[in-house]
Amino acid sequence: MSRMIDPYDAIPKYYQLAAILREKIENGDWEPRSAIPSERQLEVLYDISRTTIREAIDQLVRQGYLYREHGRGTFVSPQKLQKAMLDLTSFSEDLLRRGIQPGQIIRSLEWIVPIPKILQRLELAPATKVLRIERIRLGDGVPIGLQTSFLALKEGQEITREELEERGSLYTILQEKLRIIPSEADETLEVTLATPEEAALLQIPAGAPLLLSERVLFAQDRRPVEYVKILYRGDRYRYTVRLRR
Amino acid sequence: MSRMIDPYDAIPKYYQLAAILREKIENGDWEPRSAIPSERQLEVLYDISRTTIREAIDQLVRQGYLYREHGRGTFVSPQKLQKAMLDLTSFSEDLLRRGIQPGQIIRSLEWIVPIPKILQRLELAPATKVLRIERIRLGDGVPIGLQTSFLALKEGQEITREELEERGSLYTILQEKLRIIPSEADETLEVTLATPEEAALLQIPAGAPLLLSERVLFAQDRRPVEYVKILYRGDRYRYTVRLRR
DNA sequence: AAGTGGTCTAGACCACCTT
DNA sequence: AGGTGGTCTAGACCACTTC
Repeated sequence: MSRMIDPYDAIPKYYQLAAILREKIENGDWEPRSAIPSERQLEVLYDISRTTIREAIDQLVRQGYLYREHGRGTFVSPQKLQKAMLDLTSFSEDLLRRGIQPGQIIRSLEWIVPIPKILQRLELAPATKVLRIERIRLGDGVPIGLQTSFLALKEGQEITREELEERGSLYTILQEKLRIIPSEADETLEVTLATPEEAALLQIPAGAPLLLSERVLFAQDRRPVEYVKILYRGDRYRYTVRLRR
Repeated sequence: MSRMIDPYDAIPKYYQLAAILREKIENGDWEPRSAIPSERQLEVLYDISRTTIREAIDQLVRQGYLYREHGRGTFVSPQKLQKAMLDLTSFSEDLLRRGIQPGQIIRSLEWIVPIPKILQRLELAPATKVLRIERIRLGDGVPIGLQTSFLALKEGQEITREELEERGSLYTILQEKLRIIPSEADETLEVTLATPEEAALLQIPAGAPLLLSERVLFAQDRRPVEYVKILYRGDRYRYTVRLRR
């Protein structure tokens, strides 16, 4: 028997169990499409009540590791590669997942009053100041996108150029320094053509096609935190999502 | 008091309760960011055990209607409009949600052996036949996309031109006739330029920028069902997603 | 008939927040 | 101290699938 559950651990049992099961799936201990032990069997194996076992399995079903069939059993999803693909990712996470080294050039970082459209998306009163960060995003050293973020921060919350240069990822700073946990985002994508300035920054010809992404990021309590606009080079970027019903 | 729970109903109690709470939220009976009754209060109000109540609330939290704060309470999400935005949608659903009348011109519908790349994405053996459907998609009568679907159907499963013309939506036929329930999809988006043929079909100039979407659709048991490629007119289409952590 | 997942109960104790 | 959500138990009965 592999790892067991520690009832005195501060980590919830359903979470410990989910981790154990996930490991078995990722290790390939269980074949894709094969049945895992039934809930009653797991009760005995791990000395946990069925409710708790179901909570662990629910989690893995939602994450796409398992699927259930009523009256038949619970089965391993054929996951292929990519496994733990997160849905909402930062630019840096996104590139790292594809094996590309993320980089950035910070063009500006200052408090400004943005245009009304952006204040509205951030649910802020007119003339409120927000932190604007303009960056050129690099993949393996080559420019692939122009990113402009507008952050709705509270009094006393601050992000400095040094922090951003050091950490690289805005999401890391939001979470670890400001305790703002991104939980959801609305994103739109469309096609545009590069203006001469954009073309120069991205090192492409003017008029080249770009992928324009606009995203509003929400914290756990659904407060909008960030409005971010990214212009991607059409020839070097492909956007991927996993959609669920 | 509004609707109550019917314990003899075949519909599960947690589901009935979720429907009641969702209705109150959508009606605006509860203000955004205000606390709903505590779980112990709901136990008394609806004569349901707390476990069942938590299951109903869990569902609404996942759907974005409510959020919890440990030690404080459960609160209504400021939902604004758009409410029940589904993540995985068919072309028709997608347009209807935006208030646009979907339409289609079926250019062809036949069984063919597709290129190896597509067989691979559908996890089929070499030389397997699939059903290819080529359509021009219309929004309020105007062409906005060229769609080519490749369907991995089992022996005896068939979709006819008449059905598709009548129902309009492929997803409806999959669900209601073939009992295949779409549950997840992987999608990639990128920018391309229109070839002369594509330009003619979409009634735009050759070389105009297009949004190219490729999607693999999976059923509940993670079997790939459809590979679909859509070319959208860059000037008439905007892609939107809601992302979650 | 036996085994599986789906729903539900009536408790319990803990961690966290407010007063 | 008292209320809230978070975790957990040891049962129960039902619906569905397989033999």
